[in-house]
Amino acid sequence: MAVAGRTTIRDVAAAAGVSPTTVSHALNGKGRLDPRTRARIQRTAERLGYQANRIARGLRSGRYGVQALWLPIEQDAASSDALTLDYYMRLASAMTKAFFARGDVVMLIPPVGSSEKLVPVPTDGAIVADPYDNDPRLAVLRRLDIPTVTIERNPVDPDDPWCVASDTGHHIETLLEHLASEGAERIALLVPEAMGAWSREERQAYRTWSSQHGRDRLTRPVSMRTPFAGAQHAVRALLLAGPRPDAIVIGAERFVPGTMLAIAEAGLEVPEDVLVAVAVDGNLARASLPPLTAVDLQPEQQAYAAAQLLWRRLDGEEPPGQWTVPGILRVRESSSRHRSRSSAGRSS
Amino acid sequence: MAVAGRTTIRDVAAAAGVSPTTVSHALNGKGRLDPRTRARIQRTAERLGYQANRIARGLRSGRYGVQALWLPIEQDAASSDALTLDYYMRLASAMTKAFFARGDVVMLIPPVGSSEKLVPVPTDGAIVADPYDNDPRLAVLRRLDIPTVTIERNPVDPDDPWCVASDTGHHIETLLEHLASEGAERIALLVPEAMGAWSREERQAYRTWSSQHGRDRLTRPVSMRTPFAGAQHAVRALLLAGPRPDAIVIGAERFVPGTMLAIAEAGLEVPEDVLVAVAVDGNLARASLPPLTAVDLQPEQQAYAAAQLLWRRLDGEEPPGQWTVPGILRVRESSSRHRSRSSAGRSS
DNA sequence: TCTCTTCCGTAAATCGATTTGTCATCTACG
DNA sequence: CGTAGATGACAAATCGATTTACGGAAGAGA
Repeated sequence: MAVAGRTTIRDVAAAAGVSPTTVSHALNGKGRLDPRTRARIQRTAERLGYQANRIARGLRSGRYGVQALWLPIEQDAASSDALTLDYYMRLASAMTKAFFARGDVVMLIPPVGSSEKLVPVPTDGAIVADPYDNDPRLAVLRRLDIPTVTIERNPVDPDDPWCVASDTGHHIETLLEHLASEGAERIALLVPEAMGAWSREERQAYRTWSSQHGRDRLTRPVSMRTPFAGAQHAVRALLLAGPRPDAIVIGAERFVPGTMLAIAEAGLEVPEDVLVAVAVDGNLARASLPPLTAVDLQPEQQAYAAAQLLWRRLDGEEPPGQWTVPGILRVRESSSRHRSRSSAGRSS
Repeated sequence: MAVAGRTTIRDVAAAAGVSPTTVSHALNGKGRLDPRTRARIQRTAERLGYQANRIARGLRSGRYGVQALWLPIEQDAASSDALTLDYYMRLASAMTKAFFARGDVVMLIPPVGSSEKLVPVPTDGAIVADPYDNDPRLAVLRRLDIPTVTIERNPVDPDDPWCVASDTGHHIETLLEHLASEGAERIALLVPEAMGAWSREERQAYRTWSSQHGRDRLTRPVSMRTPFAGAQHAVRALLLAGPRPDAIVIGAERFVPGTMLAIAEAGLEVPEDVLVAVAVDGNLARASLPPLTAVDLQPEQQAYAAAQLLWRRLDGEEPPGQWTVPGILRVRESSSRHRSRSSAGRSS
């Protein structure tokens, strides 16, 4: 059938002149075997291109070599920009690669809505990206008793050790410091209205930094449901009313287009009139004109860390504690007073 | 264990007072059963929340309910822009949803390089997106005897009926007609150097249309390996040398940023000095300033079509012939001579 | 009444691997 | 020489479902 790897354990056993049991033991390093027999069987298996059928293995051992990845993409995201997130694409891709390094494959789980009657997926564990308050994904996984690791903290249980976290607060500080060092006086923050731990930490860090440096606070919450128009209106209002900000920190990738449009509509230039920086790097930030300074969350590192944690959890080991992946500040033209168009390149 | 759905067929059998065989037959509509018994068993199964364990089912029946999705993402795509393709993200997401509608889950297959020793994936079938000449993905799948459906034609076998195609030639014509109707006289084409059927059809259509309308041909091939710099240089050369084009058709999503930068560097405005349109819609096109006219390939439709085709193939049915998903022209500011900044919105 | 169908339902084999329990064979030592 | 203990390999049970092949009961016809 469509089963990959036609040769079965029986074929190998026959070829090596031993029993299937012995082959299994030899290849899995279990029982007691003469080292020479073991080596011989391994060579035979190699030669025949034998690979254990995951299905059969999973049936007996309860371990399938399949991990689920559940992105926070919403139910009716078919339309346009709701799901077009560069960051998640990189994450999914990196996750696939990280797990494959040890032979595991990654399954994408569809949106929450349809998962009510979640088909019993043959899954060892799951990665949940950006959990939000009372996230139904976590509820489902808990009910099914599937070991889980989150990317970013679970707002309901921020100290859960099975978590790959970013130091979001530190990222915001870094951006603020950078903009301040470039001469920004009034820095505004566009932050998701969402319920994630992430936007909460952004606000918190912004507030703390602002009071410490005696700056005005210009926080503008924007709905994640209308990222484009929401950001556009928020920025327009910011730029028209009162003393206008001379720098904007964009808290979510999806707010980039709306922000840039509002700035252009106001007849302002980046970075001459307004400095701009983004808390999440992605192609929207890189492809803007000019390219936007941003914090690279390093999804590849996060994926690697998540895979390590999940494997550890599956092995029943103790949690090593939350794993923090440091973001990297990518300085680009949008935050530099002295714009040089020729070096228009992309940093690293 | 991590197996979802704890109740087994035995539990249902016990609760309904019948044998496991009867339960299996009742739920799968096999064998001969008293309709009342069948109904009773179905109710019992429902009440207990019984779901067949895919693993066990797959072992016997050779059908796992797992489909593979193999994107044309390259091996060391960890770095920046190689894989940041909105289109593929939408495709993956839509695919996940389309398959889940009938209970199948989607697995992402990692890059080709690492798949040499492809772990025998428990997969019924596979979807290969944008196959190129002598695509190793197709080779692997053929060797493993896994039924496959491609999205876009296989250049090596363009008439393969197990294929969801776009009418790329028609899309290019549509774009050219549209630009011409907006007054464009000299239209250039930026086309991937790649080996896919896709770029070939783009060139072909452009060539045909140009001769039919007595236009100069300004085809510029750009390497997919350096989409940014490649597009930037190509467009710069176009704009500086000779009579410059007054419109550009961008053949691949990844060329958008480089193109826009080159235009800006030349001190030109879109759409006042140059009209721009893209052959593949995505967030790069939508988020540009101004938003770019583009052809929406409708990945959701493609995913649906691919799922239908694959299921049919798995059932051993005859191919219904290639399935063409029509693209939709999304007209935006970049191709309209009369720019109206206030209606800066996004079409549909 | 006896046989021949038909109808329902079940027991048992099967898928491919892992795990448990058993059984020779060999070694060591009193 | 006999026995406890270690060693190396295997037979059989198992995982949870599907599929095949069979058997008992009821109904039909002679």
